[in-house]
Amino acid sequence: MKEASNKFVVTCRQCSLNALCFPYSLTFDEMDEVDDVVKRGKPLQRGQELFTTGQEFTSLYAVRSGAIKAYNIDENGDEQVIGFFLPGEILGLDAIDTQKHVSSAKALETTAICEITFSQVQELSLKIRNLQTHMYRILSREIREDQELQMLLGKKTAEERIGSFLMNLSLRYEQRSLSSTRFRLPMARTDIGNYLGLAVETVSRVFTRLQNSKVLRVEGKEVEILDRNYLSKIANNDCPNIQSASVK
Amino acid sequence: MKEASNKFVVTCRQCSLNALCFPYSLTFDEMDEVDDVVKRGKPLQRGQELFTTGQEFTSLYAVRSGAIKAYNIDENGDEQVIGFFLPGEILGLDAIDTQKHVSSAKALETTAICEITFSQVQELSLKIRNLQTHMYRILSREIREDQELQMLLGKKTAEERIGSFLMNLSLRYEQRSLSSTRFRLPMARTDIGNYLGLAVETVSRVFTRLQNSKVLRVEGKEVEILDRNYLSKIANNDCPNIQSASVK
DNA sequence: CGATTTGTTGATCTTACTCAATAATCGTGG
DNA sequence: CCACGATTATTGAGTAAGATCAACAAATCG
Repeated sequence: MKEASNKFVVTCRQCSLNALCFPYSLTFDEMDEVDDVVKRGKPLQRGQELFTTGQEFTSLYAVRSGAIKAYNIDENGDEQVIGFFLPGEILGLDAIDTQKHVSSAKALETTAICEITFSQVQELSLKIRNLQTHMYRILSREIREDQELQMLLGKKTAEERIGSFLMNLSLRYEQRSLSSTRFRLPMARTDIGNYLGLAVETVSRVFTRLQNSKVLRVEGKEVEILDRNYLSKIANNDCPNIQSASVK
Repeated sequence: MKEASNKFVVTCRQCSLNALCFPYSLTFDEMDEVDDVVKRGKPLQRGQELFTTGQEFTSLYAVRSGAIKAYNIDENGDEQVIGFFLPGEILGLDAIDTQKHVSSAKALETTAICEITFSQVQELSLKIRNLQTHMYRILSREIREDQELQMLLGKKTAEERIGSFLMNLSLRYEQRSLSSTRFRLPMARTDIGNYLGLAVETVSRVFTRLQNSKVLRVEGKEVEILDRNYLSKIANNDCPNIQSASVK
């Protein structure tokens, strides 16, 4: 059985390595225990929903490939983008408390997902001390990152917001060993604006401006960062320590 | 010994009841176990710091009485208010991941605090299943609330922000069985503005406007909500479920 | 390949910011 | 207890940054 599901275990270890276990250390045996309860679902197609607001919460999800947008619909019917999830990142943490999802999640492109039921996380994290520590850290990290976004939304100009957003993406890709200077934005301009509290038109204009001043090269959704220094300069204000957790 | 520290245990049970244990259920024995490791520190004077950015993280803190402001100083030396903590609320959750405080916390008035070292939380929550569940929920709840603030900062007008802020305070006081319509703002107008991404002057003007339209009665830091309906109407957009976790 | 969605650019308008002056409140020490 | 200076809050006038409206261009999709 172990043999038969080998490929599954290996790929999902990769997933938990990135999402559930990275950057903290579990033993291989512990990792196996986690991997055994991680399910790999069928990929989501672009536009397909992973869960919606109000739906019962049962599981946490880790993005394996692709990208997810988390959002809410307010009573005017307007969408409010809450965040984007890239490979290695975990969704659903905001629903643990209420046991109902308080946001919806939709694939921005074809996306592969790992699922782990939260009750299994609870069971395992009582047995595996490192996993409990790890979960606390993951949750804490999410809080810290949300607070950084709050600071951004509270204070910054349009250019600073876009700069921070791009630097943030750049760092996240870098962490996953992808290019930090050339990547594809998985989300629409509308989503970026919505997320950053800006009108679409403003997003467009700032992109154009940054392109003219040779900070970026933008071609549709493809972005190349030419002057990372400048971007980092307008982005900072926040992130006393972007480099996140030191291990242990 | 148990007798001698009785008063301590009782008052701190009250604290954990509100903060660490509310609204989920621990048995009385479990509560005793938690209470035994909760320390009640000396009260902070107005302006005194509980911890500062960069400082080593060891403990979570629960506000017993008074109010705490969490903030950051950016490299321009500007302050960025991240949040306010009222009686029964917990600070320090954002530092679990990095093991260093990523924000500073300062008393807005004379404030009594409970402290519990995080390593003790970790130990206890391996033994007490309900405490682990409770910690996950507290962390999750913080994430949800931060996301609600993000939505507020991303979209709303000055009036909507102030309205949401006041409704939020009102609900938090209500939860602690205090008046939801008449309370004292523990923070300065500057702090409110800073927190909501508004200039002080704008805060002042909105207060005046809301007072003129008979929605509020404002007298310095004392606020009375006259038209809670209107406030709730301009505040909503957010909070699919303000009433938080259902028990169990 | 045409239709629909998504992105860009321009012109105008609005909201909230900035600067400045005044008023009220707070805290301290005489 | 009151007077003083210092901080904090309010109000007004002018300005700027970004929103809105509108037209057009480009990309995506069946």
